[in-house]
Amino acid sequence: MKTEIRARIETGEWPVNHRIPSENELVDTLGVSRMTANRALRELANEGVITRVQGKGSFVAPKKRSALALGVRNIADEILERGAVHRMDLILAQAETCGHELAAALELDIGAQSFHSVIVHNEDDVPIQLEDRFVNPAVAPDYLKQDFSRTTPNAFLTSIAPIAKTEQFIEAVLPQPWECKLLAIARSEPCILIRRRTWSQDRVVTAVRLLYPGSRYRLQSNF
Amino acid sequence: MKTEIRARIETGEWPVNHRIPSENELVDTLGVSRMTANRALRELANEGVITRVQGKGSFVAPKKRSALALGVRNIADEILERGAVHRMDLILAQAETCGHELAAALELDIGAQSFHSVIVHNEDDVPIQLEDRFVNPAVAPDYLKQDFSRTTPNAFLTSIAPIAKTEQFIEAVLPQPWECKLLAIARSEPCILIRRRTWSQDRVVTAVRLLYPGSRYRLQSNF
DNA sequence: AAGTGGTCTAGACCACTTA
DNA sequence: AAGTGGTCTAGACCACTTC
Repeated sequence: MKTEIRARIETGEWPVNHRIPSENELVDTLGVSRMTANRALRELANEGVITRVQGKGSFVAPKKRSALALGVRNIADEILERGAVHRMDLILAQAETCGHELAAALELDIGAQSFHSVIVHNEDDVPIQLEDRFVNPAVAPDYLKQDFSRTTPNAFLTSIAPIAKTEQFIEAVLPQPWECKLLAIARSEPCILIRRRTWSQDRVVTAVRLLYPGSRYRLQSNF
Repeated sequence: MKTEIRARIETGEWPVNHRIPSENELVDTLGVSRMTANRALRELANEGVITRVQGKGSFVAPKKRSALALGVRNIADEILERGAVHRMDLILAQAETCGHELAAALELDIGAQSFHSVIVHNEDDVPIQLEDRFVNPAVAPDYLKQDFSRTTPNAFLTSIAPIAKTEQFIEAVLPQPWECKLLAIARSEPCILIRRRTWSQDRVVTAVRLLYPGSRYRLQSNF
């Protein structure tokens, strides 16, 4: 119900400022009760997908501008722009069963399958990002078949599933022992940790932890 | 209804991890229907105020301390929005002579005067941000006369000089000994460091270092 | 078995907008 | 006056957790 409306908006079937069927119309056409239609539209409004005006109707909201310097960038592009050489070391790529936390992060059922990849990104042979990623198989069934020495997970995923929403947290943490090994840093070196989830058409595409050594990387945003 | 529950949580009447009355209990005690109680709890869960587990119950969630990574926000507003108490401790406020680096940062001449303030921002008496700020006297000649127990530097500066441009770097660092003391953290605790400069009408208004303990604060950006 | 949250239906009253 | 969203009640079935 809610996802059907969102799909119509993301596919462009209902363009910006298009008038969305009223709650009563949705009751008739979709065969749901008004409370259900109301809840769906109310939640879409809270997410900023639509705007609602009492007495007038509901309308597709203009897309939020996004991705300043802190947006979702491909680390490979970043490195190449600096004129350096980018190399990926594939540490792990396998299917795994969702535990409690992972299931919640990917919005899947506990016990469902997920794809797990761990990759170290090097800039001029210096480890600069540890990418620990879980992928929703329903969105990217061929994920594990990719050649991760050539295509970044980011590039592959954005090519098959346009990003509709991003949730991102930035923290400062101390690395775990195994992370220190992979990044070739000391245990006492503070790191930037970015935890990011991306959605496409109301499904979680991927949940990723990006770990950067504090001495080798910083985030920049100018506006 | 929703606000009553939120009030009980914010006043500490229901502490973290406290079990919240079930939907049916709220129906009886507050005299609302179950749909209303359900909606209130569902929305509080979406806001991260409570967590819900099917079959078990609803519980007060640990306080989130996160902020938008994009854009310059006033730490005081952030804290107040979370329903906490904001307090500033003024550590230092004086005029200083620009050295080489500072002159470059403020785009002033070496030997020119600048204003320097150091403030610890507390959320519910917990130090959460160390603000080490230099201000261009040409833009804010009255800066040192402000009452920094009432108005934040951010609020004062934005009121007299609208921000035209911002440059911002985000890093992970280990704190200096004197910073550890002011923030009441261990030397090994990684911190988020934001270095920010803002311009108004082509002049640098201020250059500021914002240091957040990694365990108490994270940046958030959704788009 | 009893209690919990997750979800839905059917019906109602209100405030607001448009005509 | 008719249609819109805003909100609420009352009742129901389901999946899950705990005892």
